[in-house]
Amino acid sequence: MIRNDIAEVVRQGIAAAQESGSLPAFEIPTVEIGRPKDPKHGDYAASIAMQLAKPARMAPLAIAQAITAHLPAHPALGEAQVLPPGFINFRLSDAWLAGQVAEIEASGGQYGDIDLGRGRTCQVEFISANPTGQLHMGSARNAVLGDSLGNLLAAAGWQVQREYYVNDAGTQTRTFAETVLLRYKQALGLDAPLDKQHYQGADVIDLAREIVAEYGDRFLHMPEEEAITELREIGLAKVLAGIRQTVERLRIHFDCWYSEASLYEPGGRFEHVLNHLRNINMTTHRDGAEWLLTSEMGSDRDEVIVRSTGQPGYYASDIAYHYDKFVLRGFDRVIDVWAVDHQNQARRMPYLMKALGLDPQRLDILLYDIVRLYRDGQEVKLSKRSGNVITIDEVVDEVGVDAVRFLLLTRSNQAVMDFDLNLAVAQKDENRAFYVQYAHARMASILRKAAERGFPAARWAGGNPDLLRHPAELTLLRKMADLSEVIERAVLDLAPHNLAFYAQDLAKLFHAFYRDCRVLPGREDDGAAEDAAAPETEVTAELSAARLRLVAATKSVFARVLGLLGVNAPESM
RNA sequence: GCCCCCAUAGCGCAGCGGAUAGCGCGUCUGACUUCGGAUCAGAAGGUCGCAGGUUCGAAUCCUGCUGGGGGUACCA
Repeated sequence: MIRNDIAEVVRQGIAAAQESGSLPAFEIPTVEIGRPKDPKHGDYAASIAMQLAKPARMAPLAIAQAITAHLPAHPALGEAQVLPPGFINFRLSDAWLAGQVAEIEASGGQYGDIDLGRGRTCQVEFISANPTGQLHMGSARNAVLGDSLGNLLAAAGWQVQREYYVNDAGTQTRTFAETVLLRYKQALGLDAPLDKQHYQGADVIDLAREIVAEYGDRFLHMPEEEAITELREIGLAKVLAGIRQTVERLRIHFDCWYSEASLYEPGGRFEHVLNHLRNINMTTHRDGAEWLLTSEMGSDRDEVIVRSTGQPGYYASDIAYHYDKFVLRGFDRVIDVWAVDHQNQARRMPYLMKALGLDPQRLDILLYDIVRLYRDGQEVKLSKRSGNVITIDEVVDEVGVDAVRFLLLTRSNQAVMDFDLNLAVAQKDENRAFYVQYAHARMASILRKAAERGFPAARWAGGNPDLLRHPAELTLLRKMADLSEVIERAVLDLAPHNLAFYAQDLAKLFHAFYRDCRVLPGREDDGAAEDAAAPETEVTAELSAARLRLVAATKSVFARVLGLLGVNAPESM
């Protein structure tokens, strides 16, 4: 990453200045390189001179000048500029920027990739919604965040595994199974009213009808408990199949669907972990329950691991599941994607990790805020149990996968997201995804047109990128050179939205290039105005070839960025 | 009560302790005989919730306050 190069150049400059006596001796702090907002200030800036004023006991401006006089040369950089109150500004050289065209071509579609992960494994666990109903819009944000984060981690050198944790244990599935049985009876014409706690949604009615069609009335002729047990399996499997379809529609692929219930099988992971914790004296008995001694790990309280009823406590699954992830499966790192209503649970996870003898740093929780749905200005409250649900499928039917994915990535994780289901409003926002895709389609169109006019890739592939010196060309190249920094930011902050905003910026710069720089030779030049500020109307064959290479390179960067977002990069629209 | 998050242009939102705080929508004015007008250019629009503090420098960090959202069980 060029920014790291610059930091090193500055560090060497300081050291050299110290050696020559221009700067006094002091320990050189980490050199931070920033990005000036004003292009007049160059591409990168070091503010180190201001920070050194105190240790060096010199005026910042004098320090900056001393450093600058001793900077080693770097092929990507022009001459550094010192500006008050003490900034050292760097500008990327035009030649280096033009050289990025070849870099992009040579990257094999991986331009911007970095190596933070260094091949280590990282599991991203996301969605993990209860399999007691279709995926609704509340899970959509989770789905898109987790998947895009997975893409970004892979681009950052991590070996990524995507996992869906199927919550098929506990009271929710029991309630669900009871609901299935009641609806099943109703489907067979019996009077079987639902209680308040049961799932009121119509999807269970359909489910029950399916079961009647497949299995007939056999569940009426067995003890109720037995029927519930069987219907639980059948119902969960059917719901899960539907969830898998929705997930596929969102273009998400899970490497593993992990069953919570499997933790509790006899001799399973839960027993294993519980025994382990007992052996290391991390549990104690109190008030008839068995507690995990997280207070000894710095928590303000212990957590129940086995309730006085003998049932596993709330955190039992988390304990066994994360033990499985880190110890048994050996992931170097795990990221759980959770909605903000799990914040308390998230805060307790580090203590669970410590109790398990694991480094809490290996676990990150990506907490994101809720999606609030509106229709005609009124908030629509979602609740699976009340049956008031807006499914992902419904919304995808209306606005499409690309718009849904893109839109959900245009907010920072902590921001509450208002999603208006009114089609007119949705289309306005949907436009943001189209805007970026349009840029890609336009590039594809230019390349097609070039071939149609007898200028196929074979004829421009040898074009000379050094001819790219127009400000619009260089600005576009500058932005593309930023990609690795954007990926780094997104990965370090677990914040994929950075990439969505980057995509829009890049699209804007491409459109500006398109406006200012003619790529293909005009059909004919009938002597248009020679206003220097006006867009070019004529272009030489050599320049055209260079620009076609730039367009093709830009197109591949767009495809990369859209791919990381999980959005299609269309050849035409 | 205690804890977490949020507050930036009319609306929706970006903004990594740096230089003149940005983007989209909306509003107003412009741009198609030539590569896709689903586009582009320009204009108007701001006490960055309030008050202190730290710093050479604060929308950004700290404290307090106001307003909004969420969390605080042997439940999931």
